[in-house]
Amino acid sequence: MSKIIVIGGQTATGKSKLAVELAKKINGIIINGDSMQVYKEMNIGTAKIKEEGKGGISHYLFDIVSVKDSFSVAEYKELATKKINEIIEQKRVPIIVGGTGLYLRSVLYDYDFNKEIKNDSLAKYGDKTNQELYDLLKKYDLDSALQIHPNNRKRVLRAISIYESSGKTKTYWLSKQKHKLAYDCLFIGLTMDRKNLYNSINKRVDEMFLEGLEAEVRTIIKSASPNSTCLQAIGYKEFIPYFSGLINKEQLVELIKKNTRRYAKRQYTFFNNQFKVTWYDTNTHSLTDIVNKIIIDYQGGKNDK
RNA sequence: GGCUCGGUAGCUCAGUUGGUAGAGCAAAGGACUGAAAAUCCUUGUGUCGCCGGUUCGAUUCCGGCCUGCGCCA
Repeated sequence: MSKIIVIGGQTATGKSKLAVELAKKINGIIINGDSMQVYKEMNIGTAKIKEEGKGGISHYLFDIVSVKDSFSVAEYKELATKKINEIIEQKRVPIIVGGTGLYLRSVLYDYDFNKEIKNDSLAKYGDKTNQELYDLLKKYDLDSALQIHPNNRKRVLRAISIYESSGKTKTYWLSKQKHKLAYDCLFIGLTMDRKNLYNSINKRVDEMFLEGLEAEVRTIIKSASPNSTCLQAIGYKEFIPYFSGLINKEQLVELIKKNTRRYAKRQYTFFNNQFKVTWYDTNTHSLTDIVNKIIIDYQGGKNDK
């Protein structure tokens, strides 16, 4: 089995840069693993790597859709899987880098985004309470219901719609999967201690404003369709109350920083508990140091979970 | 200097007719299979400003002190 490298972890810790340095050393090719960097119009707010930062390394699955389009894990998994297999065929090393845990998991495991399953019968339940929906799900698929909290309306609705569109339960579809890694993966997680991480986040948000975040967001809000997933991105959605005068500039900046900090926390939880990660603190280790350590691991044993 | 109202969790404040306290926000931890930068769950011990007094017992009542806002000089 060919080995692929996954670089995940917290935002603002230097994932993109590490990926480039590593790729240079091991003939790697980079694949995006971030749910927002797929949008070509979103650059500053997603901290997307700039052309001059790429160091001649190929970067795939960045800028592949417009803010006018809808996009989700299902499309991502299909594209990423294809790309990984191509790269492996070329005898090169795929390096997936990004902070979206679900996207990474969906490609690395045999998640099944079956065409039979649709997600578009949800509108009819708009006026139901959470409890009513939950009771309905209990009738359809008790096992799933027991694993979803009644207040988690989004997940309850999805499980309902799986059953209603395919005639089979979510539990059934999950039972068809192997729940094993599809590739031999080396998981790298980047982090920093809380204090430094928060400093890094705050600094980066300030820089985004200096680079012209506000203008970028204005353009995107104009062209994005109202239900586009891109409008839930941190650093973008917070502008909506700002543009309508509900909060001032200072509050806007603080809100973005706060949401980013919380996001970084969730990222740590996800990576640490869903993957067998080797963590590196990018505040106490130099980039070359980390690259060298990864190469030793890469050439050494396997890293399955 | 005088008067008034305050000083309780990191912040804003409730509250205890005397039996050592609780909300919101912040924060921390967790879940995660077609919105995932999304969505959801869990977690509240703090010299109740300081020193005395009354009391079996004071954060609560009384006195003094410190301190903040406001008003008056």
